[in-house]
Amino acid sequence: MSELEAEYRLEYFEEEGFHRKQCPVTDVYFWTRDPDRETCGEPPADDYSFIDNPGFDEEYTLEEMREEFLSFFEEHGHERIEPYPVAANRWRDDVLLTQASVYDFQPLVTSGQTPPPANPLCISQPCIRMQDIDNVGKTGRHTMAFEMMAHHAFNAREEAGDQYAYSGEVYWKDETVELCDQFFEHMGADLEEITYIEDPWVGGGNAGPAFEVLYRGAELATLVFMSMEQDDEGEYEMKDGNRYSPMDTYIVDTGYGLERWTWVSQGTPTVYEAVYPDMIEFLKENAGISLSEEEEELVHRAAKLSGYLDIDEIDDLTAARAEVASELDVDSDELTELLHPLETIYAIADHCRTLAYMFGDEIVPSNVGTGYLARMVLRRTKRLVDDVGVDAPLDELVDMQAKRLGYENRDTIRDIVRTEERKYRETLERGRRKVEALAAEYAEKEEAIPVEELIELYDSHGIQPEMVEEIAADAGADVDVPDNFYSLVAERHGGGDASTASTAREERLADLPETEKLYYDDQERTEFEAVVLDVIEREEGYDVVLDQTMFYPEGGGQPADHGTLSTDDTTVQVTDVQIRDGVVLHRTDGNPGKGEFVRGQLDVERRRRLMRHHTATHIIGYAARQVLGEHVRQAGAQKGTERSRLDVRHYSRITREEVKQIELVANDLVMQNRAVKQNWPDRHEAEAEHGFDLYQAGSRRDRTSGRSPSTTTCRPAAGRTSAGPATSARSRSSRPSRSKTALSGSSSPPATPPSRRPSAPRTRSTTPRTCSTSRPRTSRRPPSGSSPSGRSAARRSTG
RNA sequence: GGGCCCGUAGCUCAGCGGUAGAGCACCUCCUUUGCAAGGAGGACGCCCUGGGUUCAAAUCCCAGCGGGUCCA
Repeated sequence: MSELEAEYRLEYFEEEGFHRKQCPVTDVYFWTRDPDRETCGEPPADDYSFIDNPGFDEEYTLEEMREEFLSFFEEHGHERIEPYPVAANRWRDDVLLTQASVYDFQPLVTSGQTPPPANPLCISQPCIRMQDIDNVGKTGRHTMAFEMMAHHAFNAREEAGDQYAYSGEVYWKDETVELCDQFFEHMGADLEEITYIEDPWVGGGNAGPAFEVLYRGAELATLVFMSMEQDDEGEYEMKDGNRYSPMDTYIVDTGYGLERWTWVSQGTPTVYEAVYPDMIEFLKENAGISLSEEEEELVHRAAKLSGYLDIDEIDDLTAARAEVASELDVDSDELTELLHPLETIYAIADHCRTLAYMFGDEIVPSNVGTGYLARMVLRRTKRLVDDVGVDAPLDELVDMQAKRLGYENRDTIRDIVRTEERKYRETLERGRRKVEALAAEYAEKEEAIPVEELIELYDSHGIQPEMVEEIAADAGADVDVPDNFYSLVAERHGGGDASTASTAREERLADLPETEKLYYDDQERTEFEAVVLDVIEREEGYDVVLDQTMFYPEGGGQPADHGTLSTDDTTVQVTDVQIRDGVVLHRTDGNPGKGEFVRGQLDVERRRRLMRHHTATHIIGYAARQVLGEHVRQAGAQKGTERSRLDVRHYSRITREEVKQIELVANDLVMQNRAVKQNWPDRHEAEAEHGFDLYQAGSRRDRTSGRSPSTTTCRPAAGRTSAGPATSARSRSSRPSRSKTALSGSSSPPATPPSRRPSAPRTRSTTPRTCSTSRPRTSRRPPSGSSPSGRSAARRSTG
């Protein structure tokens, strides 16, 4: 880490007369203007000194603080960017939720493959961090939902030329720290009190020097200078034990916690009171919590002390509570009794905001992915609400937050919450009946309910062992819950060890170059010529690898093309096509011969049918969105030549009437006979125009080319535009999603099968792409060509 | 994305190779002035769908659809 020391010696620090010191409490190195300062400013070295002593000139609400930050940076040369959804898995597949503003620009912008929407830019990005869920409400400062205000600058080294989507330096460390200082000054902070702690940052394969910016005991900003990538030969060893070397791109990644800044401006005992004053008030009243002046005072003092409980020592929370109690000279249990309802209320407010973000950004509760997380948060919230005796309906509470956050799909949000609440209630009832039956059975046998049953109840039916104990007690049955219950459950899941032993066939594939995919270039072509690079014998038939192919492999629920490969001597049937790491495998009934020159011929009729079904599924998806709401997304699809199926995510069962309505809208669209176009815009342009629906369909972009495996899209531009704002990124301003498409008076259109849709001329606005048969897999370079601005990054996932 | 559980009468569920059962609800009658009343009788099932195994499938196997749940 000390290797980075030079990285922190900024000219700006020099000019401003900063001193570098080491904290005697935490051992970290930090920079300060105050020559007499000894400690770094971070708890436990320093206390929260802003409580009852606000750190800025004025008090700010959440909304005011956000605006203050954004307009300040706008005035200092940054372009304001609309926030991205909290569901980060809508544009990247390595994470579920947005946890930082930089998530918006990973991995394509940070790697230089595609340009940022603006440079430099500022943003206030809603984020959700589930990892602190147990701390929420208790520590006075943890929230699950928060906004990360940030300014970012994307730089590329001059030597790198123009091989990245941006070039040159916008600004780097000195300017970043200066901007940070200026913003503090603008807010009326005392610059003497600010400390910049050296804290190298590592994450997601990247690293760089970073500062934590402390003011009055609160960490108010983190300034990260992302400039290195993991490299075993690298010259820097970072705290994760890996080695890193400098990258060609280097990025200013800052984070200013909106809630913390608001809190410090108000100096309230907890962050929640500063951020959700109205809701806290409402909840207190509703739950009938009213404190005497004396109690109020006590709570106030206790909150100040619990403000710096160590976040990492959750186990010690009760011990810490006891310590606080003794410091206040009150009974520990009494204090807990007093604080517990308040903590619950804080958590409810925070969780409701989390839910508002999730449902507002069109996450639909389910058993997978972000939907599962949303479900867990909702159930937890429901338990808290019942626990503390708030009798307002949950959908109303979530709506309070949704309203404040400015979402316009609030009716849908409420509908989702009510539906989920009902399902949860049903699950609990079902569980109760099941446990009662089981308890009666074992009570009769005079045996304890075995652990196996408990695991089954929890794993398959969601019934906590505590609940089993409770119900069983009433039925007179015994239960023994082992201490390691949850690890027993985990064990049950852990069984499958994926065989990592790569087969000889896979090794052979690894040596082959990626197949050039001609099907992206011209969908009308049905014949091509290629060289047989390898032929791998299978149990039945062969896998033929070519240098290039028109054969479209199975993927995204679409079956593979069929056809033939012919040499002068022989013709083999292609009956299946698969893709492995960019290598296309043609399953054939015969061996065309390695090194042979072959002509490929597609089964044209089959291809046409598949294309029509492909387009048709998009039409259905669009229609479903019109009828059911903007939150509707494709969950999966199975296309065929005779029939196709589209699965969509929705929060309740689709009724017969809704299906009918979807058919009407879809058929109407078909009858309009629109053109299907294909183009390859820059990523942010595509997002701006179409929103994050771009990435739905669950189809992964082709890993190596960065392009989508599909080539058509049936999002008729006019249809989208007329349907209101298209971008989900702006769903905060989108219309209520329940509206149905009004069909003009025409009597129900004839049920034209989508496959009869006349094949519209397909145009491409992109310039021809130069081909290279062996594009290096790890290259960050965009493919060379006349459109170097990251065309490859435009991931038009429509499969 | 993976694991597991479940689709049987209107509802809740049992049955788990040999022609479909219980409780509640429903209908009829009797009894009874009650808090989920008591008695007698009765009606109600493509046992989710499609394949397979079998002399025989609600039951076993495979696939699909639907619902639930846990985990990442």
